[in-house]
Amino acid sequence: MAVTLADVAARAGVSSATVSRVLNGNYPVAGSTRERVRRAVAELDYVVNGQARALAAASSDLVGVLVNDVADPFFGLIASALQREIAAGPGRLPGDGKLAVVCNTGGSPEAELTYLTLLERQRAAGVVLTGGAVEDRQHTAAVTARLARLAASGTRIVLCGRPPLPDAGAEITTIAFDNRGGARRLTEHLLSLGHRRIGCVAGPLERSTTRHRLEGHRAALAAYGLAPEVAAGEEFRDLPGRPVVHGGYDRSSGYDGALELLRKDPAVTAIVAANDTAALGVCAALRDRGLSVPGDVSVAGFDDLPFSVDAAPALTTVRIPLQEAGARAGRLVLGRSAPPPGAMATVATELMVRGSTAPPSGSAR
Amino acid sequence: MAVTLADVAARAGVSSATVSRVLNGNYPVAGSTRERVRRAVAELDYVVNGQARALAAASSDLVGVLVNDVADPFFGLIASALQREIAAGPGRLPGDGKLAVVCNTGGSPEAELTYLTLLERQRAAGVVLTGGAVEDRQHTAAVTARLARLAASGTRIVLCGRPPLPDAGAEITTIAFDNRGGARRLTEHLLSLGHRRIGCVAGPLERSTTRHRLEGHRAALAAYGLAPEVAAGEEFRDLPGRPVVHGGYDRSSGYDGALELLRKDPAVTAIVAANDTAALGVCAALRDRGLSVPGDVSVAGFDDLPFSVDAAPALTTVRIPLQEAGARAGRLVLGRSAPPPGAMATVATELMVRGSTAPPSGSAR
DNA sequence: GATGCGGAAGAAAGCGCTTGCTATACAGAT
DNA sequence: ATCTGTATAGCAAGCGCTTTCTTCCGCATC
Repeated sequence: MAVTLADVAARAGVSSATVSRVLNGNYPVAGSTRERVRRAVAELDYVVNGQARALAAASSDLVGVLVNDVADPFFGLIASALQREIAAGPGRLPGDGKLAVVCNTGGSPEAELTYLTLLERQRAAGVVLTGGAVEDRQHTAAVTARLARLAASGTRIVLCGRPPLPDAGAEITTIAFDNRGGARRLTEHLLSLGHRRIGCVAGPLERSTTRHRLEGHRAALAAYGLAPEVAAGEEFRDLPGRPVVHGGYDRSSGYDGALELLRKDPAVTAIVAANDTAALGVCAALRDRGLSVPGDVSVAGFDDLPFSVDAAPALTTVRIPLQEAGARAGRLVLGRSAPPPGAMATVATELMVRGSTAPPSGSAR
Repeated sequence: MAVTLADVAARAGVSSATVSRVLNGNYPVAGSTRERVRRAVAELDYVVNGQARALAAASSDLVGVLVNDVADPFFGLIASALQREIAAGPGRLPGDGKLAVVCNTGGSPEAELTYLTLLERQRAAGVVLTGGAVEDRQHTAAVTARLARLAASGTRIVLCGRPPLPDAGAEITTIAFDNRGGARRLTEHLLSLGHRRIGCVAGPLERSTTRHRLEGHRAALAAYGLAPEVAAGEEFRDLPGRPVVHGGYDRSSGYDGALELLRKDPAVTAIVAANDTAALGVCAALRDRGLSVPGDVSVAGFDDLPFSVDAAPALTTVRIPLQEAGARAGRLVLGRSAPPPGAMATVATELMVRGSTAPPSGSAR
């Protein structure tokens, strides 16, 4: 049915080996022959069979991208930039370049492992894991083992927005986000405005991103002498006046979390949310409670997602250069750019002060 | 290096054919043999080579998804639901199920064709084209031809959010969005509020989505006797008091478009934007001009993207069930659900009235 | 005019799997 | 005791490409 190399070869009056060589351009072929083959390819509308090629050459045109949910702008931005980067061939020739296989894990460890198997099955050229890692000893070990295997078989691995995996060998490159630093500067900003009762609607438990942002938050508080310094790894103390609740990175978690926070401490003057999406939920909850932002309560997000600047009021947040990170991950996963020293780069985050934060009102409520 | 079927066969003391049969479960194998093979697979951590399988079985685990930009929530929502749907195997068994290859075309016809070639190369099991089509005779013909070829070679094709391709044979299923109806109801809503000077920051020219939304808009105006009925296919008349400008689906296009609109007719009392993202830009521009929404100018979006409800003020818009559509496209592209009659379904859109639209203020500005 | 050499093309052996066909074995039927 | 039928398992031929090794040809070299 389909046109094969042999058909093209017959038409051009050469062997299939020669056609293959013309197509790949990795072996000298006389100019006239090349022309003849080219013409035959065009006339027959020949399209190579990628699977056959991959099998024979032990190569692959696929790069896997694991995300929590590609509909979440955080991941969408990374995935989009990554896809664009790898699609552009080395010589910017269209038709070279790899295809991105996007996998929604929903944050589930099992799904993560399942997709890694599926990508191993496809003998993917590379795999990029994005977003925070689930911090579970067993799961981390399982993922590390799978990644080590993949790496050993030639698949390039890049972690984007998650902490490095020390036990997996040096083959794994990491692009980490400075969540801790960003969170710290964010909370410092609130403290410097005069806030002291700062609530926290944090992300899911056992997530590296959650932990890092919380650590930054705590460090800022500690620097102001507001909370005892707690040894690393220890549970964050849920202090009166600085309550912490956990939820997801979605709007409704923010909404529910804000209500719970208000129950724990009705006098909070500021709330830092898990991310911008959750922050929108926080704002909505406050509005529904008749509290104004930032008049009664200041609210801060994280990530600086595109919609944040248009929220009401515009969200104070921490910007992460997600697209740059995604593009860089793409270059790294193809080996198109050299890995950073130590196989790990940390991308800086930037505090974006906007309308949703202001000094606390001195008045009682 | 890698473990192959033959290795497993040797370990289990059977032929590779038997191993293949156990793995695929499509041929009777004695229970004891099956057990032995299963054990060997587990002990060797065997993962089948998808490319070899695909080549031999003339099958594929890949489904292509063409989007403008997966970072755009409109496409992200569709792609996400689609991916989730196809990843779940027929028997909900993980490990069955297909992988989604996401391709950002950026709305470029050439990119669209390039990706179709790449997907043909991979012998994709299916391809889903999402979002409005570029309405160019030549390009439509080229795409139609390519899709017909793909369909002929067994690749299932689904169009999601774009008009059907009549000349491509019946193999192509279409899920169309009722953009026209939605736009019409939206403009009717504005008219019924009393608006008569309604500006339009429309999407890109030559895009089916843009055309349909504009047609709905125009139909509503015509029904109010506000614009002459214009024959289909004719250019939309840019009437004084009802100016139309074109741009992209992004925020800055909305911003610039709004400014241009105000230049054309400083007295507009309402603006309908190309979509919600552009609407945010429109609101920002109005704000920067010192105009309040909806006090001075009402603004409406389209799509009901997740952030729209949290905008300031909440956007009146037209809801498209993007996730449902994406999931349905996933089912259709795998042949898991039967195509609708006529190979075409239109999904209804719903007017969402929120705070960004209100009756025009009687006062002069 | 025999020899050697480099450039260009072909023959053919896989890559790792699926699957049609064949072979074997044992049960029941004749 | 022979024949037929029904399970299982194996053989081997591909699937469409890449790539090594060989062959072939023309030309400069001695």
